[in-house]
Amino acid sequence: MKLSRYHLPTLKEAPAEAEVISHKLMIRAGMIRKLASGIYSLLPLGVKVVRKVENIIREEMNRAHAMEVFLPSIQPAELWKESGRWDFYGKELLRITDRHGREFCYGPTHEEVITDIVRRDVRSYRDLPLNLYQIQTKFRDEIRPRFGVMRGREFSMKDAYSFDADDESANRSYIDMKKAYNAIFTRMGLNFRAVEADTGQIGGSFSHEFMVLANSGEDTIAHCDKCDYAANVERVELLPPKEISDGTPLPVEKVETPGKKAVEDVAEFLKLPASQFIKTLIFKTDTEQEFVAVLTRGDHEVNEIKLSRTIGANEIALASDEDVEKITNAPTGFAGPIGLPIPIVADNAVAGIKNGVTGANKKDTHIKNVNMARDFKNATLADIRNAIEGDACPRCDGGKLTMRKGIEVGHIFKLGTKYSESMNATFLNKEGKSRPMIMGCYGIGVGRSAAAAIEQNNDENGIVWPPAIAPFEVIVISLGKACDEVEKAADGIYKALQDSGLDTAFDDRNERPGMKFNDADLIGYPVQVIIGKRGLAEGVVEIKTRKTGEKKNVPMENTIVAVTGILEELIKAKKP
RNA sequence: CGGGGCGUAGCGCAGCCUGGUAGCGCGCCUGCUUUGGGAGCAGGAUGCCGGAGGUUCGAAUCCUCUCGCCCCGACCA
Repeated sequence: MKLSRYHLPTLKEAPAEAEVISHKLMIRAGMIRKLASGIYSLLPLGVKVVRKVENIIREEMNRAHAMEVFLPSIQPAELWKESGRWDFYGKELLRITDRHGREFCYGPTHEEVITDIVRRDVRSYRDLPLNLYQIQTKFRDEIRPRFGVMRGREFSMKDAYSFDADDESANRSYIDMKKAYNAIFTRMGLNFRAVEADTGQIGGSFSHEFMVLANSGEDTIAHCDKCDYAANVERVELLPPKEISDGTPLPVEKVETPGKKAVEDVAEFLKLPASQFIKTLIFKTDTEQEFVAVLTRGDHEVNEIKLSRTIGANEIALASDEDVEKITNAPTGFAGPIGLPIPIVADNAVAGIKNGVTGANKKDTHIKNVNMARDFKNATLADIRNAIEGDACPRCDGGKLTMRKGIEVGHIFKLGTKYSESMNATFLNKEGKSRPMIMGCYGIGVGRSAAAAIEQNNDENGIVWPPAIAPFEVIVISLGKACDEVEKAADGIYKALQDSGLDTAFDDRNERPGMKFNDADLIGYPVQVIIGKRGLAEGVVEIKTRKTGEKKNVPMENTIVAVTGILEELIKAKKP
C-alpha cells in the first residue's frame, strides 16, 4: 500500500479527552475517530489491525470446530422476555421501538438469538455437539464509557456458543475453547493470564477471564505465589480466618471520637491499626428486608457481587445518608452492629477480630473492645469482601495472593441449561427423552484486544505492534523525491517485499524524512526499511527494528531475507 | 445517577475574573529555498466563542436554562 494514496491522518498531539495511552495512540496514529461518547469510527489503519485480530480468531475458532454465522444486531423483545432478561438486563440494554410500536433491542450479546436458531433445527443428540460463532457489533449502553475502544458502548465482539448433550461433553467444549483462546492470544503476541471469574449477568456455573496484564487495566487479578491459582479479585473465594476470636474479651467501652468518621481517621485518632476496626455499611437492597447492615474489617472492602449472592438480592446500593441516619440514629460514619434493627451480614474476617472498634450508632462516638461472639451474635457470617494482597490462597497451603492489573479481553462461560431451559432448546437423547442442551458461551473483545496490545506494547515514540496484528508487517521509507533514483529503488524493494508475501506499506509521500520517521515510529510497523541517497550509492538499505530501535545496513538484494528474519525473531521472542 | 471540570479555527490552548477590533502554537493553502528524525522565509484561508433566552448602548466574557464531552464514584464484558 502506497501511503501517498492512503488515508492516514496522524496527529502530533492527542485530543484532551484521551486518557489512557492506547486511546491516545490510536487517535494519533489515525486508527480511530470518535463519533459520540463510546462510539468510534475505524479509519483504514484501524480496520487493518482489526481484520488481523479477527482472522487469527477465525482460524483458531475454525480449528476448534466452531462454525461462523452472522446474527442480526437488532433483536425482538419477545426473545428477551422469553429468557427473562428483558426485565433483568437493566438500562444497559438499548431498547428500540419500530414504527409499529414493536419493541426491539440492539443486541448486547446473542444467547437468545443463537438459542432460538439452534432450538429450531437441532432435534437429536446426533446433531450435538455444536459450536457456532460470529463477529458482530454489539451495543451496551454503559453508564460511563471511557478509554476509547477499550470500553466503548458500541464494540465489536467475537461470540461463540456451544451446545452439548451431556455435562461431560459440555466440559470438553469448554476446555477446547479455553485452548483456542490460549492459542489466539498467544498468536496475537499478548502477555495474558486466564483467571477464574464471576459469571455476572450472563449467568452460568463457572467461567474464566482472559486478562492482558497491564497497569492501566480496570480489573484486578489475584494470583498465588505458590501455586498456579489465579482469579479476578471479585471472584476469589476467601477462606475464613483460622483463628476465631475466643481469647478474653475486654469490657465494652465507649470513646468520644468527635468528627472522626472514616476508618483511617478514627484509626489514627485512637492509634489502632485499621484491621482492628469493624466497618459497618448500610445497603439498600431489592429483597424483602430492604436494608441490610454489612460488616467488614476496617482494611477490607465489600464485594457487592458476593454480597448480592449471599443475601439473594438482584440490586444493591449503599443506603442514602437519610436512610442511614434513620436506621442508626446517628449521622453516617458512626454506624455499628450493636443494637441495629436490621439484619446484619458480617464478612468471615470479622469473626477473627478481638476487641475491635465499631461505631456506637451515636454522633461522635465509637465503641472499643467489641467481639462478635459476645456482642452481636445475630450476624450472619459469609465471604463478602474483595481479596487483598497477602490473603491466603484458597487452593494451596501456605500460598499468599498477590495482585496485578489486567484488561479483560476474553471471557468464557459454562452456561449450563439456563437459556436452553427458559427457551426450550431441547433434544432427544439416546433413550428418546427430551433434554435441555447444555450451553457455553465464549466472547472476545476484538477492538479491546487491539487496544490492550497497544497498552502492552508502546514507548515514548508510539506503538510497537506485535507483528501478527500490526497493520503492516514492514514499511519501506523512501527518502527520495517523486520519480528520482532513490524513490525508484524504494519502489522496487516495496514490490519485492510485497511479492514475497509480506504485508508491506510504502511511504512514498513527498514529505520530509523526519516526518516519515516519526510517523513510522508512531504507527509502529515492526520493521522499517529505509532507502536514502547515501545507502543507494553503496547498494545498501537501512533496516530498523521498531521494538529495539536497532538499525543495520543490509545489501539491497538481501532485504527480504533480513526483514523476514527480524519478523521471525520478534514472534519467537514473544513466546514464553 | 451523585461529585468535579471543560465546550473559543482541523488539533492543543489563551482571552472570561474586571463586558468594548477574537488571539497564540501546530496543522492547512500558495510561492521560493530545503530534504537522514515533525524545516526556513514570504504570503494566505479558516470561527454562529456548543445552543436558547436574559441583563446591557454593547456579551466569548455577567445571569438562567439547555445540549455535548471528559474525569472521580457507583455499575459493567
